[in-house]
Amino acid sequence: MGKHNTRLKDIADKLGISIPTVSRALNDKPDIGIETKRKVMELAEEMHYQRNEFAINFKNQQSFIIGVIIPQIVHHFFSNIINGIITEAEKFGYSVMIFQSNESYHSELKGTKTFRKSMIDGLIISLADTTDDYSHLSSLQEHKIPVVLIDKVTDRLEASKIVCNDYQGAYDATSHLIEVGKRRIAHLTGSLTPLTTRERYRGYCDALKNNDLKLDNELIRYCDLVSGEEGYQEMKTLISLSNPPDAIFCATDPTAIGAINAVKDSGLKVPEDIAVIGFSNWSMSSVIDPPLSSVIQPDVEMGEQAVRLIIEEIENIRNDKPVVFKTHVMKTALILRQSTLGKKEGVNV
Amino acid sequence: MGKHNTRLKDIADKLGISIPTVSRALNDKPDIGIETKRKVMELAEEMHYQRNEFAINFKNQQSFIIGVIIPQIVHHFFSNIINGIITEAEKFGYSVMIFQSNESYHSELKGTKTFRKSMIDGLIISLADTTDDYSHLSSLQEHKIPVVLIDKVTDRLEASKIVCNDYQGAYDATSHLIEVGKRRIAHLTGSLTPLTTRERYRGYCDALKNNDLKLDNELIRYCDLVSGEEGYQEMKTLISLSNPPDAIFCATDPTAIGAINAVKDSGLKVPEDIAVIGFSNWSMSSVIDPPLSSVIQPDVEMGEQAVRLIIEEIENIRNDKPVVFKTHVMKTALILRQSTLGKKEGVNV
DNA sequence: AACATTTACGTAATCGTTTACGTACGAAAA
DNA sequence: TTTTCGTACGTAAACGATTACGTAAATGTT
Repeated sequence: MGKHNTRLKDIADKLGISIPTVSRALNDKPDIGIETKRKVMELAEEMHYQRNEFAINFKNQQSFIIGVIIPQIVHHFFSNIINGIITEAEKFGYSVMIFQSNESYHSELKGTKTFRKSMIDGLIISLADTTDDYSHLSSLQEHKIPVVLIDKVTDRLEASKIVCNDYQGAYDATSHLIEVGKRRIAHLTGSLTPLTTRERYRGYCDALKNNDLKLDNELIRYCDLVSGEEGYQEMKTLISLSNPPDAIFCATDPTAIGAINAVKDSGLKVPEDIAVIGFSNWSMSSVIDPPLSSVIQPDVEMGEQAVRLIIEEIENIRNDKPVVFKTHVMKTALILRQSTLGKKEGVNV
Repeated sequence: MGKHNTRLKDIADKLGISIPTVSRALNDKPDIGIETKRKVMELAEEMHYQRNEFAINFKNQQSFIIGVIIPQIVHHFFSNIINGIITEAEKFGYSVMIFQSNESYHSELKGTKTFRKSMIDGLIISLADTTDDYSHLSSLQEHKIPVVLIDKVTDRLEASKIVCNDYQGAYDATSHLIEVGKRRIAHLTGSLTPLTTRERYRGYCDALKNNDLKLDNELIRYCDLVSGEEGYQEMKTLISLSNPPDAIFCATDPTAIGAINAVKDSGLKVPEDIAVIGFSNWSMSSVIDPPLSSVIQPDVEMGEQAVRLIIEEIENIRNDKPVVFKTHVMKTALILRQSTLGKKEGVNV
């Protein structure tokens, strides 16, 4: 094992030619004799030559790295997004660097700094709930590092965005509950700071309105949307009302599962007494009893699309072309199971 | 917005001093006048100077990037490992790059190539099930890029390793079934190529032996360990035996959930007729009916430990210190729920 | 006053590769 | 034969920062 990795110089010296000739031979550039190319290639192989990408990245000022900041990698939705990002990025020769914000603005800020050190070519970010200053992102943009927002976006930053149609998904979910005959439909929502939550809330309201159902504030409960515990508690509260709901649309699956357990524990039946539908189609939702109807988000596709957008921007910037910000709104779909349909009739729509 | 990012040269020119002086001032080196330092710092701030890490990485031939290859990011276990890796790496100023092998050796190979382009300082890898050639990893080691194996390891590569005690976990799970009074205990296993699967199988066998129970090959079923479907089918087969089991230890949670559904669909009760225990404590396992007993793996801690090991190796190599390979075996724990304990007695042990 | 030391900087080399430009040589064109 | 051109290479500069070494001026020492 040599003291150092093989360099162009080592090959050049051994063949008695110059370094640029070796470089051009290896990169199959014209202006190099066919015989020289052969000799260089062979010796390079023999000496296990590997391009020093540090030098190349340095010269090109390009890393082929895409940074990704998401709140929590362990969430089904986000790990699927990352799955899409990694898969698509690889097709274009980009690597993906991951950072978790844990829903903390402070941590998010730290992530952008770390990424700057790693000289990422672009950033795909799903904002932390607590973030309401975007200067760390616009600063990246000023340094010609494009930023693409995904899922948790803001309209206070000019950038390309990938969202799914939370409004329509919520509207469809609520409409479905109405279609199966429910009339007193509750909603479990969360902090209305994130746009996604607001959109789901809006979809719920509009579905009621368009079906001539009155909005009853008593039926709208707030929680952190994170744990089943909260869903359980809030559902218990709803059940104890003098005029309890006959269905509930929960803004996340975990809370919906909590709600189902609350209904069952109260001696009531899902969906006969209270139908339940969630959002995001967590993997656990298909295995609980009864299986939970939910709204599918095209997570993998969102990740893929984000990569395409950011690479487009990276290359436009590099070629001094104008950058146009685009917003992709991706379709959701209902996945209907027994928690709204009843016995064994689950069908995807 | 200037044509290029501010360089040391820009600062030096503006102050009429040399580039190295600026460099030393910014890095707070001695030999620089206090007044000069102040002026440099101020101007750097004013001109929004940012160190060009491409140049620095190039000079130091170091990226502060740890590459991670895992089979599937969407698996609960692996996304938790990554969680631990990212969190711990950040403490040491390292970034983390992720690649998925999708359990394919070919893809794994591609990942190591991509990572080499990105000049990772070290690699943490959980081997694909199909991998049985390790030259892509030893090649990295020869190029002084340390490799740490995690969870899916091999004894055919000399490297540091992080595993959890699959044998003991399986032994404990099986022993628990015996303790709650079961005697005819089935096992659902998978391909015995991965060491983890083999260890779980061995733990199962030894627990039976040490409790004077006979191993019955009829009760040992093989499947891919991936989907609930397989668990369901195999359980159905077991139930149809002339002498069916009264408990089953499944090598993964998804198959255990399939098994539970098979038991319930056969009109039998869990755990009264057939108790079920899984492995890995998937998030869905706590929400199914009845909640599934399982074996907890210290996923996050495994990731953290892997990072500590690899950074130690990276720094030893950099300082020409001898590298010592270590293997950490981490403890598993039983989490007991109603699928083995019965009504609402679930307790962590 | 002569010398030694310290302070505060500058010069030059370096990391490995790429690329603009220059040039020697042989072949083809005049 | 002279000119022109293409081929196949070499030279030098560049990317941005760091660092070993050199040195002038200021200060201290005897």
